[in-house]
Amino acid sequence: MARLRSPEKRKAILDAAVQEIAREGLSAATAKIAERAGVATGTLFTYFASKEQLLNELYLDLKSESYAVISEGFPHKASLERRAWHIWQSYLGWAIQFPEKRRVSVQLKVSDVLTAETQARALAMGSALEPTLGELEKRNVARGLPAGFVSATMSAMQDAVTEFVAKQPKKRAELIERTFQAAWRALK
Amino acid sequence: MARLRSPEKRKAILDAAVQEIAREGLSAATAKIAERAGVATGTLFTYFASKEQLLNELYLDLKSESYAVISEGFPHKASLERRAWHIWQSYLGWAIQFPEKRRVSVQLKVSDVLTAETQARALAMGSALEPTLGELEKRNVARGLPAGFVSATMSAMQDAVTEFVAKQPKKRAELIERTFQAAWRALK
Amino acid sequence: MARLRSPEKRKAILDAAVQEIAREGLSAATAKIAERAGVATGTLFTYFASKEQLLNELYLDLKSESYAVISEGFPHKASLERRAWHIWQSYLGWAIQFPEKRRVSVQLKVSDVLTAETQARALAMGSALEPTLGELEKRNVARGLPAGFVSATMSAMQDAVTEFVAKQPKKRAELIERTFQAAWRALK
Amino acid sequence: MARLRSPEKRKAILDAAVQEIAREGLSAATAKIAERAGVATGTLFTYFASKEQLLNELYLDLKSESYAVISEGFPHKASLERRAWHIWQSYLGWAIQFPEKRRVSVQLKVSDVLTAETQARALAMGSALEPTLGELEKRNVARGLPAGFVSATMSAMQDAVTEFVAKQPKKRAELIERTFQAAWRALK
DNA sequence: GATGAATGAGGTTTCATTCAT
DNA sequence: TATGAATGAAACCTCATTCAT
Repeated sequence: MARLRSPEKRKAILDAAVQEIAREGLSAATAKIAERAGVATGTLFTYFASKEQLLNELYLDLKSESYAVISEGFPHKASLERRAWHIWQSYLGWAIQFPEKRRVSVQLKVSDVLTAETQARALAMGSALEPTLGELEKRNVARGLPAGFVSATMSAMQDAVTEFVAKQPKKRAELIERTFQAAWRALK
Repeated sequence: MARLRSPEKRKAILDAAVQEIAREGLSAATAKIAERAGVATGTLFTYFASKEQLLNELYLDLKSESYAVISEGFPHKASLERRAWHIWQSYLGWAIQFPEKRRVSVQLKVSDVLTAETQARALAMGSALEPTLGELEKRNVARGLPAGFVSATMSAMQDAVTEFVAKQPKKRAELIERTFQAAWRALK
Repeated sequence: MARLRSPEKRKAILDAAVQEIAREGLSAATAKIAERAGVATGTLFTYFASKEQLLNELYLDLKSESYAVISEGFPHKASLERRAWHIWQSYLGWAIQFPEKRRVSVQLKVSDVLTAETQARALAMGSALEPTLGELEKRNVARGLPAGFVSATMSAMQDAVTEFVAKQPKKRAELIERTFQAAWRALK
Repeated sequence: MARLRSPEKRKAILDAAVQEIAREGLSAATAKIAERAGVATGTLFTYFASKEQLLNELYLDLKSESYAVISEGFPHKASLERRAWHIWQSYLGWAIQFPEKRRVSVQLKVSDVLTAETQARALAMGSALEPTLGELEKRNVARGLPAGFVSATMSAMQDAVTEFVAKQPKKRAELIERTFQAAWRALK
């Protein structure tokens, strides 16, 4: 597998995978993904050695994308609460804008196709947020909560929020704010 | 009279399904499930019309089991906090004792095999907890949080907790308690 | 398999087989036939040793029934044409009244489930018509047509007629008569 | 470019289907058909979306083939009797030369796998014979016989003839001729 | 005799992956 | 590199038949 000619094709395949998996679940057929991406079945395997690999790379891509959104305009010097709020609100913005992406991301996380390496790399991607999360963690560790619990809880609550915003899109802004307050009460 | 359909066999199939799905994901083969349950491939289909139905009934069974655990010894007349604590601690007890069951339950919930009816019935099962959750909801609705958000959040946080307890079983009791305090801060 | 208690049950199974095969083809499931007959799956096999046997007996029953209809009121002493006409008209009456029976009979004949013995016995049943058909055959054999061709042709033409009457039930009487005239021209 | 779907392989599958169905009936296994055709089980499904479709296309192919035989050297300008004779004799030639093909064709026709569209298309294929059959029909319609009865009768009689020629191959030529005379008497 | 759950071989179809073109 | 036909293991499910009750 030499350097790939066309990053566009790779992107097209990953995008198609999201759509197809959102529709059909993780058992979506590679042939259908390829078709939706506008490439031949065989071509998919020149970009990804196997379906498993495709799924792993897809997960990293989705994580990377959501982290990129959070990183954009991140107020590194603001107060802890302001920074936490930024994370909360920008992640939810992404999750609400691309419901299929979030849904597929969750499905992949819960499934058993993600290798240990993939999980480690996904974790590492969050390093930009580390100072913020680190500070929060520290306070909570002091309270007897385990390291990592903050992210896990935020993430879990965000999933819940996303579900609700999908049902009441008009209350979007309000929901994001009120739920942040709840999360903040829990973790600050 | 011929042999009667035995509840034991049904149970054996559901148990086998949990194990097999925990190991292989939702694409676990019906033949393997049957084998593990000690019945013939065809027998599985006299108890469940299709794999999809097996999965739906499995989900309801798991939900039913976890609700039964919560209901046991529920302190109907205690304070709201005491009641919330009972739910928190008894559910986590179940989730930690049967990690595969919880894992499979989550996988099913996130997947797309659950019919609308199954989801509705699962929801209805929680009615015993209603007074407690209802009280909590009311307070939170007043704050602009949507109805159902309490359960969703608790459930999401519990998933996070379970993950951590699995990694540090010795801190089990402490983790359950501290995380409850966090959840309580968020939702009371 | 001792003497069977209930000829009614046997009849019910055969009737159910006709309906089910008319609907589903020869691959109709024995379980469905039993269900439609109002007996248990196992019971079917106390009346017929195997599905193949059920099918063979069904064929003989259908033949027997249609021959019985023809034999009723057969004008043994009438002219050859009158006798041929009786056969033509009474058989078509049955075929039109019970389209499923005729259809299933045809399907069985064309299939490969009928044993040599069954075919021989079906042929033997027609013995009552022998004098009439024999006379017709004789004339035709003299013309270089093979023995048996008369029955085969009549039967083939009757199948065609039945099809057409089904589509134009109002012209029933006229069609039966005109087609007899055509058949008679061919074979007299 | 990848390999192109080869008409030879399609043909091989259809041929194999004829042999296998002649032997086993319509329940012949697709796997066996594929094996006999010298392709993998899966390959069959790249040429035919389902067994049902295979069966429908097979029927059309068989009809097409027999019509092609009839069309070859058709004496468009000869007398009605000469043209009818051509149809009679060339069809029977084909049916006798390929008994399995005829047998399978009949089984398909009687079965319930043929879609309405397939039946319509099969009918449309006979359009080349229309002038001839049309003339015959006209005469018979005048006599009160329904349109389409001529073809149906000829077809039904031909099936009977084929059966007899199979048993007495030596009398082939004579049987074909004598039976034509009988048919002609009936329909002219 | 009647019942219907149990059996497991066998059916059709899907699908990740390969490879000739 | 791109293509998509070819592959065949493996999936889900059916069903004739058996047999405990």
